[in-house]
Amino acid sequence: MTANRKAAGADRKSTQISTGSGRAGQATINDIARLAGVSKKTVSRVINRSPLVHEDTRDKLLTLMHEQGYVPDPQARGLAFRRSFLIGLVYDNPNAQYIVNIQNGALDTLRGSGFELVVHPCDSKSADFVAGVRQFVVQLKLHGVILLPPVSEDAALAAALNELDCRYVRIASVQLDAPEHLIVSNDREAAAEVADYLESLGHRDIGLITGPRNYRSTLERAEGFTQALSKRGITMPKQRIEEGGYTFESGVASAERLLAQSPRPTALFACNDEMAAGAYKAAYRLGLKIPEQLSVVGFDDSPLASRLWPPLTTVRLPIREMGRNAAAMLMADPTSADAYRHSNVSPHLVTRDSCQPPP
Amino acid sequence: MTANRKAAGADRKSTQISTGSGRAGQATINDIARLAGVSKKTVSRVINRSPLVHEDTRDKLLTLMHEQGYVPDPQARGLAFRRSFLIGLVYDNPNAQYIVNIQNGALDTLRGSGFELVVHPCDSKSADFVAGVRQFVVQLKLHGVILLPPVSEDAALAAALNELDCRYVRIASVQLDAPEHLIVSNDREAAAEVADYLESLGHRDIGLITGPRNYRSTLERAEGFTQALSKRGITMPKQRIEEGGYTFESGVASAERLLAQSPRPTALFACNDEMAAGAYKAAYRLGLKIPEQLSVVGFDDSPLASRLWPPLTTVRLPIREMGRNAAAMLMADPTSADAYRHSNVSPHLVTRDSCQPPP
DNA sequence: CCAGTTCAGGAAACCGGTGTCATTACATCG
DNA sequence: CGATGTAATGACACCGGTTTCCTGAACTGG
Repeated sequence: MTANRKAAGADRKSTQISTGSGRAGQATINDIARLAGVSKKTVSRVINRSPLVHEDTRDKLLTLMHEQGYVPDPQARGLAFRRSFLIGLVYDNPNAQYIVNIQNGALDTLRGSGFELVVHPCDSKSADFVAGVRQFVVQLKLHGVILLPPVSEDAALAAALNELDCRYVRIASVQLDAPEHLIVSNDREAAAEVADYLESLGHRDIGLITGPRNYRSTLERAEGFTQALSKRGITMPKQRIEEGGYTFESGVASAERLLAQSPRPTALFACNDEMAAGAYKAAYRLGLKIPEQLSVVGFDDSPLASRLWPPLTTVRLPIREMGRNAAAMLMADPTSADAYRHSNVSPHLVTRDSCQPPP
Repeated sequence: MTANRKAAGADRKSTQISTGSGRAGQATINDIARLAGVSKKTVSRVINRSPLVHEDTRDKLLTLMHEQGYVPDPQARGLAFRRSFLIGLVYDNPNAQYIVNIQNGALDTLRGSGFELVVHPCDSKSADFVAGVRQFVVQLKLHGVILLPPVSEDAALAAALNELDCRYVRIASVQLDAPEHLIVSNDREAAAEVADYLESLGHRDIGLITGPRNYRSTLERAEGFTQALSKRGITMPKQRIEEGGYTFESGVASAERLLAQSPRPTALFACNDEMAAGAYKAAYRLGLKIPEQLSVVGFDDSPLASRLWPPLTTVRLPIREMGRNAAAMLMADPTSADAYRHSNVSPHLVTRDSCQPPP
């Protein structure tokens, strides 16, 4: 079937292995070794940066490898190493922007390193979800995995990965693992910033729309917010807090319940932008003008935030940077301390036009 | 360094290879062969569904493999086959929703097949972009790649992939390759549907905001729209057409120019939802009410469409299905006719609240 | 001057699968 | 009945790297 393509002249040293024009004939370690007149082991040493190679030999080989466009085959290398050069990205997340930002960020770091990113969506509510990820890791002999919320918050999964001796980085809003396994965005602090901002505008009666309980971020955001308020002498009565689901529709429903109360809160803090957009809809329906009659703040700075009218004041998470850092942590020498130097990032408030002093 | 883990009793058949509890000791083809008392070649035949194995032998081996939780190592297999079990997803696209939908769709198909999806963002405007993708394909010995617009429309890239003998599927809005390489969404027809809809509401004077020239989709959408209108006796004057850039900001700018004209168009068709959102903003600024004073239609049915107020009438592309089909086409036997049975999908109009008869 | 070290490098086995070709046992045929 | 064919299987090399272990040569130091 496939054409005979045994490397032609074993006796006559040819200048170039492949025709260069494209066809499969990639040079192998054997070609390089033969061309250089050394054993393949020496080439292997150069590839793996072994110090036990004479400088001249190394230079000669590096030049030759470059000339021939030789790159070691990751599959062969992986087979011998009993691992692969793949990193998994495990997610179960409705937020496309988040996922793509993380993966682009991770690839910022990975580009040129010989490592690649394999994506693995999953359903963290299904019973065999841990088994599925485990299989993924074992089968592909992954170098490591990056976990996005909410799977990043799953203790059983982390335990399984530890047992498998698999490197992993959890992206989360709260400290729930050793720092070398963690990228934390300080959601609590950012939510406090929101509280301070609204209070400084003069709002004393604020409605809060939280996220679903299976996200740790929602607790961080909600607590950070209420605690900052109480520090400033404002307590949130129970009926001013609605549990949403991080979805647009839940935002509409929660906001409608909050805005139906009398007196009405003068401002709303939704724990993500989707729900803030829902609050916009509820306000429109009631004929309330934002920001004149109602101030709204979101969280995430999704593209949506600037598309809404009026543009939404929200909290920006440096997501792409988190992706970059996650990959960097997986690539770093785990014994070195700077493996987790970048594990902490800080979100900040982006002020747009959705807030004003209360009427 | 690593513990001695040579399979212990070669004479005494043990019931289980690994301790099962998790550690690396995955069974190999040799373990299976020894346990079954056959040669590894026979096991290999079973793995590859060779018909040259006795039914009894096959059953015995399949049972054993299942008992041992044995799954062939893709790296070893790939090495021997001179290829891999990876599929690349190449994109250069600002639309996160699109990317994630495609990748989730592709993985719907791939799940359980032993194939995995490797993502590869790139910059289609950079000079060495084709070289980059080429390297990606060659190095990973990809089974195939899925190309998203606008890279799917790059002729040089397709040529390179053909030369490399690499399977690929282009996701595009127009017929620009053999059907086994193509998923086409019939954007032209959908745009015509928009035109018919607006005309039927009574609009005779419509503004059009197109996308950037380096996307084929924009041509399809714009032409489909204007041609359908002219079929109904409406011609679009030049000044009613604005070239946007598929971005929110460009939508704002284009819509502002269109709405500054007098008489003002009674409706706007933006070639994607981002720009339609921009049109909303322009209308708000001018104090125009949607849909009472201005009707707006978008394209894509991005999450944004239903978050806007009023909810945006737009065109839904079955993106996840396209992802599923793309993967299916890469997996199908290329000689079989149904390799491209699913290559054609149809978008359809989603009517919401952003359109009304003109005032 | 010679044993002991260190430095460079090589031979062969190995990672876990596949290809090629040979072998065996039986059925079929002239 | 022997020649031939065919189904089922195995032996062995090979894919492109790595590991383990070994060999020489060039330095030490006594």
